[in-house]
Amino acid sequence: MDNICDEHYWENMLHYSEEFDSWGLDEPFSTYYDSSSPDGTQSSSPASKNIVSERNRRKKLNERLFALRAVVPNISKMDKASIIKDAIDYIQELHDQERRIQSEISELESGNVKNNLVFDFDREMPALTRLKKKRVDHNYDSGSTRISPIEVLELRVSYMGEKTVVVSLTCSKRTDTMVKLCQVFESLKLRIITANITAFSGRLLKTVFVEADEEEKDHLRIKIENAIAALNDPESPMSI
Amino acid sequence: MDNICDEHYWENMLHYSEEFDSWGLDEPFSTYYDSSSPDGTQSSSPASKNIVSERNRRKKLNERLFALRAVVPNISKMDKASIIKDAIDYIQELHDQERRIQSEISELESGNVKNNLVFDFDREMPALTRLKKKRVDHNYDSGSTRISPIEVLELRVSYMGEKTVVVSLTCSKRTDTMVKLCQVFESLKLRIITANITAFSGRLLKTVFVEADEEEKDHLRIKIENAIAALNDPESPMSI
DNA sequence: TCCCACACGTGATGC
DNA sequence: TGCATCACGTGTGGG
Repeated sequence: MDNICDEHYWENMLHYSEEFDSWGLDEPFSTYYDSSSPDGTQSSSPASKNIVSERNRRKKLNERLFALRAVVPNISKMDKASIIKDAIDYIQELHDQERRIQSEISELESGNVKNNLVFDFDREMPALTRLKKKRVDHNYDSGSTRISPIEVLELRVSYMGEKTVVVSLTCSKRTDTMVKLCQVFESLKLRIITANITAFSGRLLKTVFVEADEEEKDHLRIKIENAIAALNDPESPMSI
Repeated sequence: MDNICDEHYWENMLHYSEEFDSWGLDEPFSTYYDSSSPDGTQSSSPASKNIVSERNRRKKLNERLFALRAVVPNISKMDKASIIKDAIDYIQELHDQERRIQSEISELESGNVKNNLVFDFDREMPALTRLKKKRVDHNYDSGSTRISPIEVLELRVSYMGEKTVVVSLTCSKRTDTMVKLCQVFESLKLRIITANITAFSGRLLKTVFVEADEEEKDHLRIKIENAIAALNDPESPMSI
């Protein structure tokens, strides 16, 4: 009967959006178990002192694991092992991407900086494409506005406390992308505290502070994803 | 007496340099425990079946953790929690690096395509983000780019509680101003919770949430002012 | 029914 | 000595 939580553990731990890092070497008490047993016996027990210590250790490890899951995109399974595995794959993927882009940079700045003013866009694309899956639509527009769906590069939905959920969305800066993003978030009828869009180095970064509880976090994320998908696909059954 | 290994565990696990990946969903037996107890009783035990299963699960998790440690450089402590934490930091570091390199690519790209005068957002970005040395070749730009120092219109540094200091900075939107602002805040090595830049009607508004105590507020303000001044003045004793 | 993934308490080991 | 980390066996709940 003392084995409550169990599965609620992960749901309860959803409060940790980012890692606070405040407890790297600080006091081992953030929301942690105090050294008081629920039966009244304080930490005077020689053996029960270890219990709470072990409990805190487990909790710490789970928090770390959850924080790791937070920084890795495209996490499907919530398995502990799967989380670590996805993190490994993601790091290697970033390594490859970095190497590729680095070589491309050196090629660009050494070779054809001066010569071809008509920039060959195709030569840069292999590095800029987000590798991975997701059919890469090749309708990049060179001047003329064409169908340019929202290409989401990253979507983070995290709870910051104080009934505030922060939505951080990064996508490629294409024609009308900013307008579409506004449409998406308007359609969701959220309690927006403040919103913001930043254009930076070919990307659009939208940050929205939404008034919501932590339980709505995942649901909100799915709603956003669906809204974007619906807007990208003109054939989908829009509900709005 | 059944608790052999323990510390030798990690040394024994050093055999895993890369990840095998062969057992993603395959048979749960690679070098794993078979379902035969050392005392002769096979897996017929109803409860002892769970024991070996749990053993394999733990072993798998440890292997994953070790593989994660393998792809992350600069691992000091072998702690399970520390390994995960280092991995998190490393991923975030890679994220920053990727963003920096991306902006550099767009810089090289914008050096070649400048004939199209699309929306003015594009013009904000032709920037250099030095990653090491390498002063960028001169701006053979179309005259509009000049030395344009950061013109600060307003700087507010206020404490919000919860160890959070909010920096709100408004300045004129000039060429490279956004990049310079990023450089300023990067050079300060702050514990940035979230940052944001908005371009609006000829102005740039940057909001940064910094993890800091209330006492550091004034000092932080001075640091920001100095960093901006140093970046505006090419004659200053610049480090980096 | 079993299987899977988990949290828990416990004893051991090292600093 | 206490304090940290760890592997282990066990019970539990969901699929």
